[in-house]
Amino acid sequence: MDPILDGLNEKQREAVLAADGSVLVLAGAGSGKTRVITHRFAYLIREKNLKMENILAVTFTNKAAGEMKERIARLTGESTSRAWVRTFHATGLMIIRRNPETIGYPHNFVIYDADDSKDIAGSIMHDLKINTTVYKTGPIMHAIFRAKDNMITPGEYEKDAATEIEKVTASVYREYENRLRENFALDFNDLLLMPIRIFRDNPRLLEYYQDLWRYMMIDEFQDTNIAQFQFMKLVVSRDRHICVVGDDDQSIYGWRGANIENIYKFKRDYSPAVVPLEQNYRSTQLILDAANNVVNKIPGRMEKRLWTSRSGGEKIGLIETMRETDEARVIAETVRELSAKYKNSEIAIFYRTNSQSRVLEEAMLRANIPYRIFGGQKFYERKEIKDVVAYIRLIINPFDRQAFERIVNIPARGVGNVGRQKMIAYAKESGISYVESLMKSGEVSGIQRESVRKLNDLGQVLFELNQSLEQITPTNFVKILIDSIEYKKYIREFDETGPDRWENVEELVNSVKEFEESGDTSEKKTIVDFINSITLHADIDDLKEEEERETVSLMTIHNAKGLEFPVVFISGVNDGLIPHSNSRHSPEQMEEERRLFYVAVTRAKDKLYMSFSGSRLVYGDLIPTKPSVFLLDIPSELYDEIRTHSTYEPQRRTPGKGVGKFTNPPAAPKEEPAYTYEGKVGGAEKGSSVSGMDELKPGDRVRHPNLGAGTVKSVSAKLMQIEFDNWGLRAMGGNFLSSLRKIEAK
DNA sequence: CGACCAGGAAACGGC
DNA sequence: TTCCTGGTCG
Repeated sequence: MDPILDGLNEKQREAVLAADGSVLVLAGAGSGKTRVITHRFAYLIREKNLKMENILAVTFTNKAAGEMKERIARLTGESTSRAWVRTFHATGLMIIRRNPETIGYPHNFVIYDADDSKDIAGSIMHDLKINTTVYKTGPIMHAIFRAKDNMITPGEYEKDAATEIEKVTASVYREYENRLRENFALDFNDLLLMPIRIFRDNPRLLEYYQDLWRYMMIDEFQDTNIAQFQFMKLVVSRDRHICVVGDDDQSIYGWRGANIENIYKFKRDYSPAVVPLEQNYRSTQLILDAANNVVNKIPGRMEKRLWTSRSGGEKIGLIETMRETDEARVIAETVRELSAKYKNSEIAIFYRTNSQSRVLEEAMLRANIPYRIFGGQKFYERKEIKDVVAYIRLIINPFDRQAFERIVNIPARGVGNVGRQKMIAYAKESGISYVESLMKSGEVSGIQRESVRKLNDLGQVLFELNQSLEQITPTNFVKILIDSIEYKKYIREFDETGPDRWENVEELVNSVKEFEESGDTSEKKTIVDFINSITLHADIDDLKEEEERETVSLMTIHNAKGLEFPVVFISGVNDGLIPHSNSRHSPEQMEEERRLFYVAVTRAKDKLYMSFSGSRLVYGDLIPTKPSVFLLDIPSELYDEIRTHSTYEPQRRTPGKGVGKFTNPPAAPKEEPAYTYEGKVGGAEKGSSVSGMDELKPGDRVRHPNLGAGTVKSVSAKLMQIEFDNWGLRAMGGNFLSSLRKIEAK
């Protein structure tokens, strides 16, 4: 009896036994890759006589890391507290924290999240007098992040900048890097870039880590970026004991700088032993068939064919409605019906964009179904939380300009934009920290006497808290801070949301306490540790295996990566959402959309529902929409009876708001389907009418009054795909039939 | 300075 | 629909 090797299938065992050298595990969805990684980890410990810290295992989320550690502990019977099982970012942070002097940073550096970075960009653009109505901080930061993902320096970026926007971005990028350094701050990318620099500049340190990490494993390799590849390359350059696990079909983070090429490049450059895992332990065969049909349209992918011993399976439930509100309600009703068979926690509802969650949320509320939303407005992005966190940051690092700017007038101390800039200039000229500048605000011209008093007091408070950073427990630290700045009074009276906001602050204090008492309590934790932990925190990390409250999970498809649920609803399976309209003009992005849909489908274990709506509210306008083209790639026999719900009593609306109006009113249902098409191609309507889908087969020529002539490409029970001569491929539902005519072939 | 309002832009996904 | 910015006024 060998707990490490028994119970693995042949391929899984092969991956585990391939201990030395380079290994590429092509792990299809649900093929037990976590199992492979954890068992391989345990196997290496045992067979290679390694200690926990001798293997570096990189995961995609903190949640995955936690689960793996737990399973490794169970397998080996040893504590994993010293094991390096972490995300790339957390690994990088660890290296920097141990050696901050090598990059000229003090030990109390801070980490900025994407929001902070955007704030800095705004501040820089103000300083550089860049017109912020023409150039937006969002796209500029996006470009800078992509540059950093690809390890392009400001200098290189500037050199290649051709267009005006690129030149502007180059100047912001340069200043952005300066600003980070001035603030002793690092952004997410730096958590990878700095370790790379540290390793390159300090061969001894690299050697130290190569001695430490004799073996390396990387999960979700298809979603790594160039910097991460570089990091790996350095770490394994000596012994080349590297095992990467990935699935090119599940690469969905190209927009975040992930480079699907990495997995192909690894195969080329490292000549690894390739182990494909194709047996799926999650879904029914029917769900896999649907998934395979979606993804096998992508050219150049590594050919895989998922299979399972769970033959058959329930068909895919299709839900079609006229309105999003109906769609959400039918989903809620279906969830209710399912409660006889499934717990709420076994059910998930996915959507493409966060904005779709609101309607779903309202439907769940109305149906009295407990739910939990992941993502969206995140806890740590709330104003009240960011305020308190900014205070803590400024105390930790009194040179943090971003934090100072945020809190100097919260609560109001009579310092506006002008006074704020003066204080920053004063601090910079005198070479003192912002906390010191508070205490000397009397010397800054133009600050009101009353303000000076308040700022002096504030400086005193922050200074004293800084002195006691290491002494006070994190919980007491936060409590004292909130007390001394009278934040409760301020936030409760902020506006009508004040009381809720105060509750969030209390929640923050609770999570500090939880942090303090979690994990290894023998190690003394400080508030600095807490701040670092929340910066790398992902919403999905909070999803517990046994959520005490029995809640349905609502999340984006991106958030669903790596998860599984017995019942999955994919909502908003509409053209423009999935595939998203912003991807329409890029073949690469369209492929990523397809993979995203594939990821959604493969999350389901037993039962899958897909829903789409004939119209959607976009910025308050009711817009007619078509079903997603992806639906047509799934053979019709895999779909269950379609559930159409189009006539419902009008929703009660808040007075004065009115009911949404079609901006392009659809014609009467008889002539026009719920899905209307732009375009006006005339043409006589000759030919024979079509009354049922079964009258059409691929190759048939048809004519539509608006779209003209076209060729039928595929027909399923509910949907058909027609290639129009002038308008290209279109997907349409059954209610199109009445307007179609069968015509003679050309 | 800061409260308030109007007008315009916007939200694809997130460590 | 919601969010943000820029302008005005007390």
